[in-house]
Amino acid sequence: MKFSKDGCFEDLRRRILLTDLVPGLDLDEVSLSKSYGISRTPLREVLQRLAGLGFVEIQANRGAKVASMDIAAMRTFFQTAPMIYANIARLAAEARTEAQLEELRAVQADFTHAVGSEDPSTVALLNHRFHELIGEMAHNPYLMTCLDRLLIDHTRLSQTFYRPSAPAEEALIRTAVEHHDAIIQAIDARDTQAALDLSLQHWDLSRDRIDRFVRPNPLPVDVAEIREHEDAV
Amino acid sequence: MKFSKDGCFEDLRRRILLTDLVPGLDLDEVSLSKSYGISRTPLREVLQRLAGLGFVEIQANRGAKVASMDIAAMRTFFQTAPMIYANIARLAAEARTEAQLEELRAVQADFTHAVGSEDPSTVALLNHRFHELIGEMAHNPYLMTCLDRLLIDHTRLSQTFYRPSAPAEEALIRTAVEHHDAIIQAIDARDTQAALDLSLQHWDLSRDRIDRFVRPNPLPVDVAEIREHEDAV
DNA sequence: TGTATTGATCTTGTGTACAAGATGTGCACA
DNA sequence: TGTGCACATCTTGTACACAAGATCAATACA
Repeated sequence: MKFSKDGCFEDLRRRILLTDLVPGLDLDEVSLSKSYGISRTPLREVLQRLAGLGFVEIQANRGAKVASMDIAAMRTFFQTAPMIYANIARLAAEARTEAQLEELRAVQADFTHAVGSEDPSTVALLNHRFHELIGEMAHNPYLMTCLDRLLIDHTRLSQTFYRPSAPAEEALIRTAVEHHDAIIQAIDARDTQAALDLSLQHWDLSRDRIDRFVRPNPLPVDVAEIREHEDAV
Repeated sequence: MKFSKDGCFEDLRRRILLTDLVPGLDLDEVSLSKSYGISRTPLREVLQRLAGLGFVEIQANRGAKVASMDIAAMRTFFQTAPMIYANIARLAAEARTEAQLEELRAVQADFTHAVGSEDPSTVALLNHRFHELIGEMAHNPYLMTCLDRLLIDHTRLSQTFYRPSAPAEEALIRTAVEHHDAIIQAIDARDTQAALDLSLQHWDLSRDRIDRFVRPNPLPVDVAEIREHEDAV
């Protein structure tokens, strides 16, 4: 397959976010450069860039691997995300431009549509883009680097714990769509407090979704109880 | 001069932090690779790594330049730093290991010594290392990327506004040494609240130092007043 | 005099060959 | 059978040559 350097970058980024390339996976320079139709030199630059953004980790003389995600990292993630998300939302409401708002609305329209068509990959990537855009609005390069890394793991975690079959899942994602709309409104109105509160609410939703998967409701003790639990998990 | 790749990385990092390479400066690959005695390929990798950490910015087809620092960036810096520093300090007090504490004490010893010997570059780099170590203690990779970038600009700003001649300056830096000692104690005692408070106090000191330089006391209106103002700035 | 275009020159980007380091396997020897 | 060493092989790192893009100057033309 013939790719440009940027195309290769985008594709690797995408595959890492969608956990098509799973955390910890070793990346072989030769096979990657062959499959993308570019030579090793530019491929290595792509890997360096991805490393700089936290998508991959480079170990001297041992090549690159997809950024790992262990229990400790997850803990830190849950500890840090709300603070950063909330502050980003607040700053975004202050500093956003009209052009950025337009772009955010466009992404949200695509997102809403994708939720309907049930293409989980597209949903995940557009959700990612939505939150990344809010980060850009905040106009704070320091927090942005932090947000970028949080979003990488957030999107990967969501992928890991996504089961399109569950009806509860669908309800949650529809709530997420509503949250996004409300956040757009708050940012549009430059309502910093609302933006902050809504982002925390949105975070809780996301956290609960993952939490419920990690700690599912216990199986019913009694067979007779099963019918009452069929929507749970 | 013959350098290893890592040596080149360290030297460029150092020169950027000390504003020997000023913000915005264009970096020429050929002359750099010659002066470090490595070829362009590894030099480019060094520049990519530096770009990933925020030391330089890479523009497609136009090479790398030292990360710029304009008024907008400074505003964002002052807005963001206290929040991150305070949270890092709190987490460091929670998560630090004995080995890290030992290293921090060692750096503080060197720092104290350097302050006495009045070598501004060494002082700046050891101060940088001190705060970086506290970041490592916090054990939070998300906040760490943010801290790293804040520290880059912090060290560069301090360099810009450093005048070893001013007696007021000396007093401030001696206070900074005391702050560091107190912070070490708080982290040692796992006293999260104290660590947080002290780091904010330390931040105020640093902010005032820069602030006083940016907005110096106005010159005396009357010649007769000059004697009273000679220590001011 | 001002502006656009062409070409010379300089800088960055890519491909490839080779060097150096890491890994794995088979054999010798206890 | 187990351990260690040497060699083969595979992967990553470096150098260099060439390609492609950017910059700048000189010239032609309005």
